[in-house]
Amino acid sequence: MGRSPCCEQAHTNKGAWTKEEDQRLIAYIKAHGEGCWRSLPKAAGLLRCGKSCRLRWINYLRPDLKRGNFTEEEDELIIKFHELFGNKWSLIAGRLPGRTDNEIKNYWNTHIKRKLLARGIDPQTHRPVGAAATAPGQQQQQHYQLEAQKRHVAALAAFSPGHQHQQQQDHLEAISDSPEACSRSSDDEPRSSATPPPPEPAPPRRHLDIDLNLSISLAPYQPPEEPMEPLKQEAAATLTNNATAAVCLCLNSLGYRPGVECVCGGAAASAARQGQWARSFLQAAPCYRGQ
DNA sequence: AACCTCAACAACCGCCGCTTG
DNA sequence: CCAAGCGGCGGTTGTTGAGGT
Repeated sequence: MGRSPCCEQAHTNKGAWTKEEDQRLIAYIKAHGEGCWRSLPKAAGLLRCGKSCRLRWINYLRPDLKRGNFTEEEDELIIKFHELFGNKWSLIAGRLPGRTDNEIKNYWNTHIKRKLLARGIDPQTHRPVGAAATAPGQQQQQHYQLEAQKRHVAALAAFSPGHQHQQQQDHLEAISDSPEACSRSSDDEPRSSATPPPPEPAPPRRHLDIDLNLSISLAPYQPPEEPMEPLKQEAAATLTNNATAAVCLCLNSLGYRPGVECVCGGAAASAARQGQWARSFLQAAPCYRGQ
């Protein structure tokens, strides 16, 4: 359906922002706060469209942006989160304080993709490259993709209760239960909830927490020549070792708000220093949301 | 010094979901 | 209930600067 452009294209600047424009935007938001992007440009005396202002603020001018190089820890986090969420850059950015979705997206495309390929890992499936060479391999690849989709949907469901992710989960469970149905599964996770659920009755549901815990452990890098452990084994191992670890992803370890203690207590910070922080990032969200 | 290539990243575009009248 | 508006998101493009020839 046709929609009018968000702003008068003829009367707006495009391209790089000038210092003066930045100052105007910063001053306005400092005085009035964020929001109402459509009317902001006019009110702030800017010849920009609201979207452009929002983007500039969120990606560049916001005071809590970290900027600077990504650390190794952040690299590994991004990889893990991408394995979980797929190209949901905003979700990933939401768990990396001080980083924006645009920044992470760019970093993924320019650095991490290459890094994973160098490791022999497909950046999309997070599985060894070339696993689909043979027919059995193809089946294996489909299995990997399906598992990745399940983790993805489970994670989305965990973060967005109330949406129809449960239906998608049920759908994926149904698919995985019938091998011949594997070939029917689409490559892409549906973006909207328009995909109808399968007519067959839903199989027993898997507990979300189990699935999530499995997927988010920072497993040591495995060289490509060693076949990846099946997800369930990795999950079982993670659960055995860390079943009781409710570690907050307290981001002090990432340099975020240095010296500020997380609401979840000191145990989180010490665990973070020991490299366990990524296991329970779910608990971390409240620690920096709404900064 | 001039030119070319490529990486990095800022910004734009178009679509989608939610909200509102 | 429906259509329009708005904010937000992800994909893509454009620009710039560094490094190589």
